[in-house]
Amino acid sequence: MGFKDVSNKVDFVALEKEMLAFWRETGAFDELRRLRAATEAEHGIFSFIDGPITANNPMGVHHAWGRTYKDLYQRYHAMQGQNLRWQNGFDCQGLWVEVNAEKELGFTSKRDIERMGLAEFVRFCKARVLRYAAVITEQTTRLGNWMDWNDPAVLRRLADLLNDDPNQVITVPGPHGPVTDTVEQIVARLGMPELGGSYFTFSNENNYQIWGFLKKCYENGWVYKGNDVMPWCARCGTAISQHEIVTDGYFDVTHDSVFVRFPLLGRDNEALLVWTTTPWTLTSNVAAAVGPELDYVQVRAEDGWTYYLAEAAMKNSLVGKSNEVTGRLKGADMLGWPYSGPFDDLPQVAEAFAEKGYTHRVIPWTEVGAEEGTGIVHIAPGCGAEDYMLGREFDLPIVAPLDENGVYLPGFDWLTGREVIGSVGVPGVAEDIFAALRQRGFFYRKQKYTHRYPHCWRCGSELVYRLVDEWFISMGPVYDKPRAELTAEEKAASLRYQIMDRVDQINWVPGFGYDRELDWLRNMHDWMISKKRYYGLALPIWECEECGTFTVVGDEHELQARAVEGWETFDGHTPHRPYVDAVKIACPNCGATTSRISDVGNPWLDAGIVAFSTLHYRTDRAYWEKWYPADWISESFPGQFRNWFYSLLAQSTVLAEQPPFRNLFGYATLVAEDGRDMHKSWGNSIEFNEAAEKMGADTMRWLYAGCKPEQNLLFGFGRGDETRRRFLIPLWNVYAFFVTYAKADGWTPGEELTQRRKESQGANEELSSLPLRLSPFAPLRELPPGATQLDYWIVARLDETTLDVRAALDAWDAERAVATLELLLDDLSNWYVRRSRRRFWKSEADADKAAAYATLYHVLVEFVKLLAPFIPLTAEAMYQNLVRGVDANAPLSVHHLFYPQADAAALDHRLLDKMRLVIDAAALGRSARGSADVKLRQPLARARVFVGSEQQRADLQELAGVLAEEINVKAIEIVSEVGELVSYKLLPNNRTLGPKLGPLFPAARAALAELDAAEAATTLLAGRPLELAVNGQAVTLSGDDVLVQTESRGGLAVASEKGVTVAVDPHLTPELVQEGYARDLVRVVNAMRKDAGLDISDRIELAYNAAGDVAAALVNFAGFIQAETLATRLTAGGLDGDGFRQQVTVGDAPVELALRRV
RNA sequence: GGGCCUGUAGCUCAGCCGGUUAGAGCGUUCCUCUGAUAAGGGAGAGGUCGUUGGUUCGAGUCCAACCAGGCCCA
Repeated sequence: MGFKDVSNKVDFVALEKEMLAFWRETGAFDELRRLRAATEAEHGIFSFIDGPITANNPMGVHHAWGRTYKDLYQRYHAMQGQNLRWQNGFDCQGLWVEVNAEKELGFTSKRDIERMGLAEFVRFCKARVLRYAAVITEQTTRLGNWMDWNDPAVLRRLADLLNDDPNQVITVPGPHGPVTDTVEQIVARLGMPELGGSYFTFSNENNYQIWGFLKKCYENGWVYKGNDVMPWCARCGTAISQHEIVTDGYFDVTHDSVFVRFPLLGRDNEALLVWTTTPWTLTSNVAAAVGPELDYVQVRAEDGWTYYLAEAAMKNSLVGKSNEVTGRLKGADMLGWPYSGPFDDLPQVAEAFAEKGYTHRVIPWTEVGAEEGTGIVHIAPGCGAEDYMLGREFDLPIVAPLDENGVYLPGFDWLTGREVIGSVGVPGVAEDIFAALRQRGFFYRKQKYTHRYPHCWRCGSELVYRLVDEWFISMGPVYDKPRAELTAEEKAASLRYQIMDRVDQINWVPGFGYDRELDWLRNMHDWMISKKRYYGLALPIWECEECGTFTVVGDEHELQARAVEGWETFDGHTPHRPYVDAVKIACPNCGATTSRISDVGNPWLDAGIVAFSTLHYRTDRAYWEKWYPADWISESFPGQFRNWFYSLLAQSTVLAEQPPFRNLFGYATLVAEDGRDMHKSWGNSIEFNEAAEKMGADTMRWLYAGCKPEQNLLFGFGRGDETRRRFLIPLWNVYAFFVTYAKADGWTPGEELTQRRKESQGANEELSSLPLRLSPFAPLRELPPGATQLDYWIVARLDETTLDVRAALDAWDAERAVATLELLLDDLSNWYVRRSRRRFWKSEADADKAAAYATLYHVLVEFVKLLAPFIPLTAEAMYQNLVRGVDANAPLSVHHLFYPQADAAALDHRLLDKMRLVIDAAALGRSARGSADVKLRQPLARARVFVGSEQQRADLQELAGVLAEEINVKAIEIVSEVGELVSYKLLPNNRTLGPKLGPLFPAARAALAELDAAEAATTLLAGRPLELAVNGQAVTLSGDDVLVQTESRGGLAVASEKGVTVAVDPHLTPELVQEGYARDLVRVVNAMRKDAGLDISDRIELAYNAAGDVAAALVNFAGFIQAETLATRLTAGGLDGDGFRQQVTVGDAPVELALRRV
């Protein structure tokens, strides 16, 4: 039993894979779950709900960012003894999945899906989800995460079986015994208690629970059927949300725009001149909008017509030379003018107008401008979003021409059955519309027009705007008064305000999340929950064709009870199309047989219900009450305020009248290292697998955990290299240093160290008998005899760091935790280990050495525990060697331990301040040497140091030896008068003098500059005021009014910062020069030893040929050189026989050196 | 179109209630340390603080307009 060798040339990626294999083989995660089930009684639970990741494609490096936070905080809380659910989640339904399934199947339109058959298509989508769930599970495992998820091999097998025959009956193992069911039902029960593993939003439980939510909304009267004009893709046969267009959909295209005349009724040859880029919408023209404040003109044109149009639009709109302005008017003057439309003969148009007793007329719209078109805007409420809004405002008729495939509906005469946009081999209607306009005398002219036009982000088709029926949940009114003044009735009538009250109860990190969510809730429209697609939540709405009544079904039992036909078809299937569509129920109003609406649900319903469905709300209310609300959730900010966060909040508010989570941690967007979005085509995209293989998971995690969450994260291999170099390599080096010497010395932690650990952690076998406690305070309160101030200091630094890291993680501030841990490593590596090196490599095994080992071991082990949630794989590797390598009874994994604690009251601040002062002074000393251009190996006679307080002078005096060694001077002189080291400079204190002097200020500043600085400084430092004559006025300046600054005196090597000033004396004597040469020689010889492949402890014979001061140094400092190079003999002249020889330069002189092992 | 945010070194970002000579990290150049270190330390170069105007003794900071980019809403 003992430490294993540690190479300082570590392959982190290979190491990570070893640890992953170790976890797999030992069942370390299952063991942790058992341990935490046992510690729950004492330490409670930490409830985390995993925001479901879409199981649609492999995960990306941006997911790894979020998943790092999730794993970090879960591990941190598990290390406090808390029990967790650990459940991973997959988002499984909706358009994203359909789109990718279509791509995989090579489909080009919605018709292809119908040809395949809905049942088979839905099954295909589910299988695809299972396959990518397997991929993402493997990737997240590689990232080092511990979660409760399914074996990827099982998921793949289920996918195969599902595609093979979903009705075959299989038996699979579950945590409480085998489960037998059809493949379709086994898949639908994944994540349930009897099967365990990840939750899947396509599960029966998830779908039926949403039914329950919708039922409650329905009972509250919030569900309604509405319509809207939506951007629509005719090829995909679906509405495209505004958001989808904004993200991906606008491209420049050139269309034939057209100028049309709308003849005014009751006037001869007078017409409105109107312009449109979408000629097909002219069939649905209802009104013409003008800007009421805009200037319009009446123009007699050369074609004989008299046109009305905006004055500013004349140049762009009219053709010909002899157009004559015959009148001027405001838009407001034209309101109400009736006109005839170009396609009033179409049956649909005639019918819609007749119903409302309406004729085309001019309406006002403040948005109308004259920059484009004619300043008179064609309004078709059935074909445009803004048109629709205006239509509602003015109660206009609606002429909706298109079906879901972009084909003209019946009632449009010669257009009926025509595709509006056209497709391969099928022309659109634009040319025919132009021809009809010409024939009817409405055509004025065409114009090519290039504009940004929305396209389908999936298939690239141009979108049309189409009037559609959709289903909504009402968000309730927005009241025009502060929230605090709302009455209970007003609140009860408005879901949005009820949700806002939940938002108040949540801790949002970063804080601006709170404002963003409230802003969204204030502005959001009713929630559109329907989508005209195939694979997704079957909306449980049955609508009566006879009387128009609709009803909502709350769960599967209610469905069965109310079914009047089709239950046999559905029985045994999941609530997906097409089977659920077979079930008919009786209309509660008229008794007619009704069918389910064909729409599927908005996928955010699926994700937002998980606070209920995964916590067994319907089946085990006690369990739900235990784990709800979640203590913490985390997701990327952009989008989620209106998506997952919103959906969780809305559903929780309705179902439980509680916030679904207590703390929300959000983070920004991951972009490439060049600051741009990652795009495959831009060549700046990095796939997760590639990153993990090249960079290593822990490097990624440390990078992620350390970045500012509210800012976009720049991710790439450069940042990865930097992260590894800054933290992981130095950490490993300290560890390798310790192990190397501990092995060489045969040192192992003493009984009292392992015993203390056992007491604090509770080793596995003691679980049943010993009460577990968190690790005790100040475990190294009693350092071994022989411990030095340095040992006490690094332990104090460890404790200080422990306190700070805990505080940071408790506030969800991983960034600060990382920064704190990096500072500890810096102090450990660049001060403690560097200053302690000789204690480890000296040959005598005394108390000093034992103390050094005990201290460094303790700090390393605790450090590893602190790091475990951040870099779980590297920490595990170090733990296995440092702890389990010497104690077979230690807990299996570092992740089974408790997180370190420290006692804030016991922290030795005096010691910490003292050492920090020396560290800072040493840095200044090195800086001062650098400015005098004297290298560190050259000893200097003395350094003088000024510090402000008595305490600091005493501290420095005490540690003067350390400082002298660090900056390689023979003596440290502590001075109480900074003037000995520097010269003074006087600056006005603008803050006090500005307000006091006002305009006199510049002159006073000039006068101050004229004074003798040293003399004035002396006066001020003595507490006396300065008298100045400024522009004939006497001005008195007190000590507060003048800033006395110091500058290094010319020629002196001085550096100064934060009240500490260090000056080194650069003067060299021959003795100092020789000693410098001696140190050069030691350095050179030791380098030769390394090159010659000698062991650290090998003794050598050393011979030289040198002259002058170098030769003198070899004689005068022979003892020093021999001791430092382990040379038993040092002789002038050559070395007989074989030896390792080298010609080097010391000072300016050539030296020949030869050495040989003895 | 409305609202909000951002613009500071080659890159990523700090910069308080307006106040001294605008900082840090990375990169870069030079120097240096090193028998744990593929690390570390020091110094230098690098800035019209988006533009223009204003307020003020004094503006990166406050005000106005504009330019560029982003986000949210329409």
